[in-house]
Amino acid sequence: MQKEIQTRLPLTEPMFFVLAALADGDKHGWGILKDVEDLTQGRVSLSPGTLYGIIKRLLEWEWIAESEQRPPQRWDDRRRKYYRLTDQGREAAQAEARRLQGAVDLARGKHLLRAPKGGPA
Amino acid sequence: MQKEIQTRLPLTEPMFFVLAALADGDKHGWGILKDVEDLTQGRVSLSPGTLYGIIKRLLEWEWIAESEQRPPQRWDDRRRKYYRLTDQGREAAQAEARRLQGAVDLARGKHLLRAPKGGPA
DNA sequence: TGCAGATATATCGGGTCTCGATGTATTGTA
DNA sequence: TACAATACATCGAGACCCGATATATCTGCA
Repeated sequence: MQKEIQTRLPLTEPMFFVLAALADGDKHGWGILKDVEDLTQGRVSLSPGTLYGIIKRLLEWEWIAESEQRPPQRWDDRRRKYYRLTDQGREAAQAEARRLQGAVDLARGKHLLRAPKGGPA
Repeated sequence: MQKEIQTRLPLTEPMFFVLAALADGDKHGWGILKDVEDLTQGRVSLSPGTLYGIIKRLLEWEWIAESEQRPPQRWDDRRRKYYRLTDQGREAAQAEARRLQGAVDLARGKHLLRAPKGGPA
């Protein structure tokens, strides 16, 4: 199920946010959902169908993998499944981020967006 | 067919590029296609099915309108249909650009992207 | 003039993805 | 023990991209 990352781009918004949520640490499905909501101040709210569909696909693509690490029993919940970003997955997220940056630059060139805080070079 | 812009976001990549292509002047369908290719150094190449599907939808949403202005007869081609961005359409493109900017900022926070040229404030 | 290839618009069907609805099991709490 | 929240999972409807295909018009060239 491995394929060139480029052939999977552009990613959909939910897909990108799931990868971004996993970029700073392993999380379980429901935790990803909450993280994306927090990250976007509630603007992006994944429905369960979207979330678990994405997880399934990301596992097939080997962009994420099930994590064997679990929190101490006291705080664990056996229903949970934890996931971690693979190297492939991180590369994909970075590639998508660069693509998004390109689109933003283009928007600036077309005066659809104000100049960045730093000001013109 | 009018709806809140927010309910149409996020836009797909082809849709966004079509709006961006029209942001600096009226163009006809085929011209939009070529412009998007140039704009993206050939990375994004719309298929006809995508292009005309998008134009149809954008007309329904009133984000673009058929332009009555045509080039002088000498350079005209009666097959062509010219389009212009409506105020609604420009607002939508700007809103999408801001959304993209937000995703880029998020990616930076997760260290998926290097800091901008201007450097940290 | 006649022909070939490029330009230009349009539609169709297959495949992918989001999303809400629905279902089920487990955990925490009153 | 009830009840709500948490957590995972699947299904079908609808939206959209894309390649294939069709048709018409324009341009360059022999």
